[in-house]
Amino acid sequence: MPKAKYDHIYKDLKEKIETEFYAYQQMLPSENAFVKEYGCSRNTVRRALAELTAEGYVQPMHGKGVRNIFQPVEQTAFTVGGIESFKESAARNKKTPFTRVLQFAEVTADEKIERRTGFKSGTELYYIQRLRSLDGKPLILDHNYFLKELTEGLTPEIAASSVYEYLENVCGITISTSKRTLTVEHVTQVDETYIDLKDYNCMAVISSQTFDDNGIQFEYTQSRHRPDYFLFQDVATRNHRSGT
Amino acid sequence: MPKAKYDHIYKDLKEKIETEFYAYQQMLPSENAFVKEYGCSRNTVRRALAELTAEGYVQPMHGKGVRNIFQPVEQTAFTVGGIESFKESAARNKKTPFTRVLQFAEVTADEKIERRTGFKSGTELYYIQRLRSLDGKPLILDHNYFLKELTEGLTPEIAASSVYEYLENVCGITISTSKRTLTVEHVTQVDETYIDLKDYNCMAVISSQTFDDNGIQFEYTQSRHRPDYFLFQDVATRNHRSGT
DNA sequence: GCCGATTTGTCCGTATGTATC
DNA sequence: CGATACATACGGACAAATCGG
Repeated sequence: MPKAKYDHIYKDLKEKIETEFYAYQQMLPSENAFVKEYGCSRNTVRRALAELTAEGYVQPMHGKGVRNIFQPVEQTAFTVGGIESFKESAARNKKTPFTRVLQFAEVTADEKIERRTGFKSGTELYYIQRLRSLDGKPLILDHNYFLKELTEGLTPEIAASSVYEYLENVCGITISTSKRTLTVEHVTQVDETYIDLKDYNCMAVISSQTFDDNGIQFEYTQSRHRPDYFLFQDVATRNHRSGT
Repeated sequence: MPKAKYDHIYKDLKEKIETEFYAYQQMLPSENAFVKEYGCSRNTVRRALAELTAEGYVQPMHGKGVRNIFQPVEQTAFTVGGIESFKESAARNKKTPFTRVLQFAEVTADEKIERRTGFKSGTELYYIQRLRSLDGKPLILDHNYFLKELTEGLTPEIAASSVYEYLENVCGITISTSKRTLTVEHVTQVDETYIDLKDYNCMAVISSQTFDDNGIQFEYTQSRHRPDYFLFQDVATRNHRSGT
C-alpha cells in the first residue's frame, strides 16, 4: 500500500474528476494552487498529474493549464483494465464471478510450449484450464501456465478460488509487469463446448506473460473471451515526433 | 522535436536494449553510473528509465538494480501501437500501404452519431470511408469523422494520401491524446464487400476519439481489421494495491 | 507588437527512506 | 552493520507557451 504523498494527491484528484467535482473540459487549478492546497512541492503535484495524464483523465497544456478530459464509459460489456485477477475484474464490472476448473495438471515445457508461452523447454509448470462465468453466464475460457518453482503447492481448490491471492500471500510473489497481446482467433472445440457462442466463430484472445519483481516470468495466460462481452480500453498519447 | 536531455537518454538506452547491447535479463548499470555517463542529474536518468519501464523494456527492482526484460515480438501480423497514421503503421510493419477512398461526405451529427462518436448533435463533420491495403491485400476498413471546424478544406485527394499530414502541417493541429476501445464485432455488408474474410464472421474493431492539445476532440475513427492480420500489444504494471 | 504575469516543461542538487546484499 | 541501489520528496532555477493590458 503506497502511503506516498503523490499517491494521495493522485487518488484525491481522480475521485474529484470521476465524481465531476471538476466538470468535463473544465480547467483544473494550477499546479501552484495544488502546492498550497496539499502542502507539498510542485514536483509531487506534477507526479500525480502525470499519472492522470497517462490514464487519459487530464490533459496538460503548456502555458495554459490542465484540462479535465475524462468521460465515463458505457458499462455493458466486460472491460479489461490493468493487471488484475478475475475476482477483481468482476468486482470492478459489478458482476458475480464463478470459476470452474476444467483441467489441472503438471507439465514440462517442450519446444511447442516454449514458443507459445516463453517458458524455456524443460521447465516444470502447472497447467490449468478454467471456465469463468459472470452472473451465471460462462463467458471466458482461461488457459494458465504457472512456473512450478515459484508457485509450489498450487491445487485445484486454489485454482477455483483465487490463484493470485495464493501467489501474493502464500508464495510471496510480488506481481509486477505484464506484457499482453490481443488477437482475434477462431473458436476451438473447447470454446464451443463450454461457451454459448451464438453465431460467433471467433473469440477475443488476450495472451499475457506476467513477471514478478525479480523480473522472473511466473505466468503465461491465454484468456479467451466471448466477443459480445469483451471490451478493452486504452489511452495513447502522441510522442510529439517520436519514431525510433 | 524534443531535444530534451531525458529523451536523448531514453532513445539511447532503448536502442541499446533493442540491439541487445544489454542482454535479456541482464542488469543495467546503476542510476548513478548513468548520471556520470550522461553528465546529468539522477532525476533525468530516472525519467528516462520511467518511460522504458512503462513500455515494458526494463524493470526496476528496489535495492537491486534495473533489469532488461525486453523481448522482440514475432512480426507476422499487423501490430497496432501508439497514435500513428496508417502510413506510419505500415512503415513500422515494413509493408507497402495503399488507400482507396470509398466515401467522402459532409454530414451533421445527429443523436445517433453523437452516441457513437462523442461529437455533439448538430456538429458539422466530414465523414470518410476508406479501404486500407497492405502489400496489395485489403485488410482494414476505416470509418472516420473529422470535426469540420478544425479540418476545413479536407478533400478526397487528401483522404487518399495522408490526412494526418494535412492536419498537422496545414491545419496546425497538434495531435495529443487518443482514447481507444477494442472490441470484436460481427462483419457488416461493407466489410464483406471489400475484404476477403475467409470464413471469419468477425472483425477486430478499434474505436478511437482523438484530441488536440487544446483538449478538443477533432476525430472519431472506427478501424475494422481482418482478424488474422491483427495484433494489439500492451504492457500493464501492477499498482501495488491499486483499486479506487 | 511589446511587456509582464501566469502556467507548464525541463533540469539540477540535495536529503531522507527503504530494500538488498 | 555498512555499502549500494532504487523511491520519494523538497526547493530552486530557467525555458517556453499563453494571455491580458
